[in-house]
Amino acid sequence: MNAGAAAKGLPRRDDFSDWYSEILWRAEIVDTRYPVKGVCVWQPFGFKMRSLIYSILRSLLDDSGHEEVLFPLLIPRSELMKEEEHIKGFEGEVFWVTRGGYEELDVPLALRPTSETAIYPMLNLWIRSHRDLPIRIYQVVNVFRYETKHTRPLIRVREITSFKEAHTAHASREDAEEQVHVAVEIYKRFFDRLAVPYIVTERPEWDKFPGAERTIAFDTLMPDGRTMQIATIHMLGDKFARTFDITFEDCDGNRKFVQQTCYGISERCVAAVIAVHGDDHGLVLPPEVAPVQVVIVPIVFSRDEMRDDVLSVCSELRDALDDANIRVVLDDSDERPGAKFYKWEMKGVPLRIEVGPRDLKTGKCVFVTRHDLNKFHVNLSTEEVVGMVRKTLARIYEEMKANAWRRFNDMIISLSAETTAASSAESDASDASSDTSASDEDVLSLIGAKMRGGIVNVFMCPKCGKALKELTGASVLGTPFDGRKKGKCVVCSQECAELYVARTY
RNA sequence: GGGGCUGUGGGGUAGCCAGGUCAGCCUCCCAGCUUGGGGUGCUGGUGACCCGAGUUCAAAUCUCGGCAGCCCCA
Repeated sequence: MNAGAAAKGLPRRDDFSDWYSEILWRAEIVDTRYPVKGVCVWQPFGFKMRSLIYSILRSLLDDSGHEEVLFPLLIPRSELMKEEEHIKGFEGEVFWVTRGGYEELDVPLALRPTSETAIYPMLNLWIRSHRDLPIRIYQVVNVFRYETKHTRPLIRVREITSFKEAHTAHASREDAEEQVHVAVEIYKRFFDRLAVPYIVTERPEWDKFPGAERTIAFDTLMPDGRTMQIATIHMLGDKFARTFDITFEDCDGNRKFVQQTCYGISERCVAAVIAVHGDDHGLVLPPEVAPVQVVIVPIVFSRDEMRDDVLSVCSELRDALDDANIRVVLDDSDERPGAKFYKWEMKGVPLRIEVGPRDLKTGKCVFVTRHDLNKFHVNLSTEEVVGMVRKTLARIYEEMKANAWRRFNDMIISLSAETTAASSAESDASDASSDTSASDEDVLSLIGAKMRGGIVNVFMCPKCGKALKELTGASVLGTPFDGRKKGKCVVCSQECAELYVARTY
């Protein structure tokens, strides 16, 4: 056993499924033992992490003209059912409250699966004139979805506990479209702060939010090569406005429907931080969202004459860091140092400071950075330590971000027409030239095989994309949101945009 | 959507096929001693057969149902 050894009993990160469940438990993020399917309990450490992550999101929204609100959990059936396309997308997964006490309710109440139908009837009342626009509101709430597939903590759940949903209304289509771009920029900044890499794509026609004109989504990559959708942004146009009769009087005195957008992020962003950065020792957290940023571990011998000196130096450091608004813990519990190292590594504490008798003699202390487990010495003065902690935390963030993006980009596989043609011809040389439909299938299978390693990026038209989905079980993420590259479909040679495809969560 | 597997102290498990002993082990937790620069060691202690029904003299073990969890395929 040495510093290179993984945490005892923690499955390797390669077994992502086991690693993920185990780490949620061991790092005290959530307790999944609550006896209802698809829900779980946030523990103090996990809740703190969640709060830090969502306070970034809140500040980004607050600073860009959004205001926080809170709408009710219950939605009357009559409102929920108003927008036909919307309800078609959701009705299979709505939880219903049908009884109050001993009595059947006249109007069943839905637990919101999302809040359009709760919020928009109120926008109808709030919006009268163009002076009331734009409206940009958001809330962070729990929403309920009756998932029938297997659930997974923070990733696919029946109670989404941390749904941040923003809703905007605008006087013109251009303003709403501009808001879509603003939302994309806000989300980019958010995931950059979490050091979580992403691609931004426009979802295909068949995978849009029910009722939306366009859906743009962020996806990140899990260690096993599957993608996870971590944010969505929808252009609603005036579809909901027509349903809920949300109109305003413009400066010419004409009544017009508002143009709307909505965009959301759930606790999957917490799962992303855990999955993207974690390693065989446990969590690795970006300093900004780490509930504990620095842990000080005193190396004390019960009968050592320097014991009290060590402890008082540690306390001074703790107080100095605390005064500098750094989240610090002095672990003076009665455990051996090694046990403390493993414990705090599991919890992803970005920086550990060790101080022992040896260090007091040399006038230095030991810094150990969690993301790479490197050690170095720092002069043992409070000013130097505080300064070096700041610098080190900033460096940890930059390195984590760079590493995460490098791993992410390594898992994006670009396929050109030449590669696919060559490989499929090779795999089936005998009849590749004569039978075109067989060779098309070969190309699709090849892409399916490549997807095992991550996201495949290829020129493919929507129609062939759908065929790929049906043949291989692949998901078509979509076309790059800000890309304008055109090429020829690798299957049917029709002119088309790039497509991202992958296996998904 | 379809198929398979599992449920034993707080966590991980043995026992189940072939019904019958005080339900064994590791870990955590509690007490005491010991130890202390990468999971100290010893002694003692608390704590469990998912829920319900059935079969049986007898059920952790067999059957059915419920609830919960996991895996595979689409």
